[in-house]
Amino acid sequence: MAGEKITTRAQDYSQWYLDIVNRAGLAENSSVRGCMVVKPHGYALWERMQAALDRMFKETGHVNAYFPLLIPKSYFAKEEQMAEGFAKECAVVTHYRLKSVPGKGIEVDPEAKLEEELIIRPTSETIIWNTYKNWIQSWRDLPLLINQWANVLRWEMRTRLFLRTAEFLWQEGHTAHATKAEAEEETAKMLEVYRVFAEEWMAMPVLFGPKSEGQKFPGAEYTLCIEAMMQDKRALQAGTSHFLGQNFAKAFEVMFQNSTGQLEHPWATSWGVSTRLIGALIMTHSDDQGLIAPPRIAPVQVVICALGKEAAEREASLSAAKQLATALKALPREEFFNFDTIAVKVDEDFHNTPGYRFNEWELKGVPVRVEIGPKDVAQNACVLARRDQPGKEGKQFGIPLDQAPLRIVELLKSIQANLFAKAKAFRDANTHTVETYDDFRQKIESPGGFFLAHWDGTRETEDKIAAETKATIRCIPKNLPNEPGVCMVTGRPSAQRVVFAKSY
RNA sequence: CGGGGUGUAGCUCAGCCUGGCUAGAGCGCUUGGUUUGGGACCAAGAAGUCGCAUGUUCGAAUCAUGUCACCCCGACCA
Repeated sequence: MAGEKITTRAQDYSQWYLDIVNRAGLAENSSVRGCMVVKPHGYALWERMQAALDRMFKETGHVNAYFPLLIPKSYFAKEEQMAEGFAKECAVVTHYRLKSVPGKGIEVDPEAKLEEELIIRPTSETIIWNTYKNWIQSWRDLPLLINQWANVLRWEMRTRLFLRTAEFLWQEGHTAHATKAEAEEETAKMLEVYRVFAEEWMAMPVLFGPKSEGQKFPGAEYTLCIEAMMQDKRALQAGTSHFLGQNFAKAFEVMFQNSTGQLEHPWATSWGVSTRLIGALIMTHSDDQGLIAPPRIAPVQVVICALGKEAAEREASLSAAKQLATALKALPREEFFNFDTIAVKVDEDFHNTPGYRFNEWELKGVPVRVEIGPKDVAQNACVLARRDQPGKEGKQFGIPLDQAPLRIVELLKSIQANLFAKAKAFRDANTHTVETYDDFRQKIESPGGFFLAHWDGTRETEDKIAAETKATIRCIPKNLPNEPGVCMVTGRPSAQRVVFAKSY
């Protein structure tokens, strides 16, 4: 509520991001290091994402369950790559009781030391596969398609609200399959769910494909990802889907009897997206006036501002506003809105000036604002303002009230499409093809962006490039032109171009 | 974890270098009034353990040491 304008992107990009998080009321830092408080408007964004994703998971045959927050240390150690990958960021529970010490306050009771230490989940593969051991006996138990919505904790050194916090919210899918082919198909299918969600719901264009060896999930055979470009041209990993092979089945001795009576290890996948998506949403669409939420994700899709000076004017505006809200809510539910009614809010805050109220709603990212004042009431009309075109340019005047509901729905759809098109045009304009390492090294600094380059497929070359340029391989894209060539660094053969970028 | 910076009212900050009476401003908040189509105005008012701890001193927001948190840059990072 304080102050007026937020920092512009040109002035200071990361301050702009923090200003939006703050002024749009999305989240704040808590008194606990690295852990954020997600505020109502930020949480509402997450709920919209959850609703759309959960529906998609159910449609692809998955069910939800819940597994414990605490994992015995020994489970965690069973899968070597994973233990190694996460060891440095695990919080450990060592005691189960406090005691009051006169004069010193509350202390950990040394008598209450746990026999086996517990770690707070950084991800749940181990506890889940330890459980699957009891659930899977026959090929008839497969596939097992489970998802959980949960919090996880990774002790990050440096945190940024939503993008990297110690505790965050996510969903993690964990599936078990009878055959390798089926598990691989699942891995690809869920990546596709994420792609559709990112592009059609969040209006965020993504590249997709496998990660390089060096960037994959610890414990996975390979990792598929969706990767988006933020407005500062840096890459953000927005979702991952892992083919885990039989690694966890072997580590936890999970076996099933196939239809010919033989014992086999099942094949596994896991896949997740997190509250990081809220950061992605902000940095994909927002502008110097504040947040821009794509209509399908916006917690408030339409705000109707009733305006007026005299009590009678206010009453008339408010009454028209409420009628319009009712008409909007009465529209048939449709897929575009995830079969919800349109989320409408009537703003009757007459204490603040119209300008103040318009700016506040723009800060919060509401896609469509309707203004109804005395001039509109007089002609039984209203003004429509679209958030993706701030100021007067984005306004349509004199829309008859009886036509407004359908015009608003059209507008929401148009904004959704426009945001995607804008973001895609930006990404495409900042995606470059480079042939030589010299050219790459120069252009990664300026102008920056995504670079399509040939790479020999080795870890050494990848590490060398990362060390020298700070750019990493974001993904080996499956939705971009694909041709063989020679590695820009070593000159060795390369099957296809990969995407290099600086990333979050 | 390394380098740098900052912690004073809900927010942004001044005061600190050079210690001194009762700690200030703007915004926000409360009350009353006037206002209202792109961030209104007047008046009155409430609000601060000066991040925390210890030390130096007759006296500490101010000096010293420690500690915690946050921000920026690195390192690290499904």
